[in-house]
Amino acid sequence: MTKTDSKAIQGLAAEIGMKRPFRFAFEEAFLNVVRTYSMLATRGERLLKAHGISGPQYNVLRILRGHGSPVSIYQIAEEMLTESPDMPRLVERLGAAQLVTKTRCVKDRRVVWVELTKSGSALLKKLDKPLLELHESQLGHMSDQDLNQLSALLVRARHPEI
Amino acid sequence: MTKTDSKAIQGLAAEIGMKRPFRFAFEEAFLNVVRTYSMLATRGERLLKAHGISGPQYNVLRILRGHGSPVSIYQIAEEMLTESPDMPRLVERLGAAQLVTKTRCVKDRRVVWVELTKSGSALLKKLDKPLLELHESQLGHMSDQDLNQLSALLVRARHPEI
DNA sequence: CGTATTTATCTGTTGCAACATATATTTTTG
DNA sequence: CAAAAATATATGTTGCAACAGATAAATACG
Repeated sequence: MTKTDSKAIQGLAAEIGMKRPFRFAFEEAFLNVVRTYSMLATRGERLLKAHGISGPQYNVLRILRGHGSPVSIYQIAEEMLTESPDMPRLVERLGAAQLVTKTRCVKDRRVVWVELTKSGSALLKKLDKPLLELHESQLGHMSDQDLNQLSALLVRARHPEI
Repeated sequence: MTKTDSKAIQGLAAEIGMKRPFRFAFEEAFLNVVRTYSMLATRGERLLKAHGISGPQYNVLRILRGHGSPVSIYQIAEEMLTESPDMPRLVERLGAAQLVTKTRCVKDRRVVWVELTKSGSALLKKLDKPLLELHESQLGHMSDQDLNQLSALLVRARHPEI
């Protein structure tokens, strides 16, 4: 048989040079998540790096801003978008860059309170617009209905119980 | 105002402790992609690491198996699911682990042909079932229809022109 | 009230990732 | 055919990520 497969190779399979379609829908969905993440995140990481911070570091700063008050290292680790087993050192580096301060809690001396500095807030503020514009340039071609549906499907993908 | 916001905090916003809903659907979709990627990929990476390889290294081995014949380092980099600017060293490490061989092309001496060894093929074969089972355990609770719709939306997210 | 357990953070080590830059070979161009 | 451009890979350096294990403080338990 020299004829090509009757089922056309398209979507992800075509992008990464696959020779045959996927056997299982969950395989294809998994790889689509990975590839989409990679394509969307790469440009954001570069934007952040141009301002001297990494993606996880930006995530920490966002968490601190969201709370508006000191947050423990442990709590920060809980709220991270991507889990990061090295939070003490991550916070340490943000401290060295003068973006956060660390204060040992007096009531429970195991705990360290982390707080944004003025320059940390200023950096976040400076990044807000370019990041929002980047995301819009990457996903703004889709309708809100499609985006909401995508979000809903991803939430369900993460939660087998729902 | 001490009353809580009328719009309930749910989905991703609740997972990462956000205090208010997202303003833009594309922001929420972006963060959902990141978080879903993180949750799905972490366990796969651990499974691979237990067998001595990283995610990108596994990706290279898969590409080589897909072709069934030698592939240049450049071509491998092209087909990677997540881009990786350090392909020569990545392949070098796979060579050190006896999973691939490198051969300098005689017709074009810039090119290096990379090929799976027997032990590379054997490792892939050993990983097939556990990885498929892992993916099924992570996404098997969704119907094929939902998974296909998720894939379709992710493909469109990556391709503004479509 | 002392011991065990849990909680929260810290430290040591290893290896990979990312970026820039360099080298070698082939192709293009005038 | 020589010089310039493009292509394919290699290397130097820096810093972060991941895992294991250690430490210190608070809580639970008999």
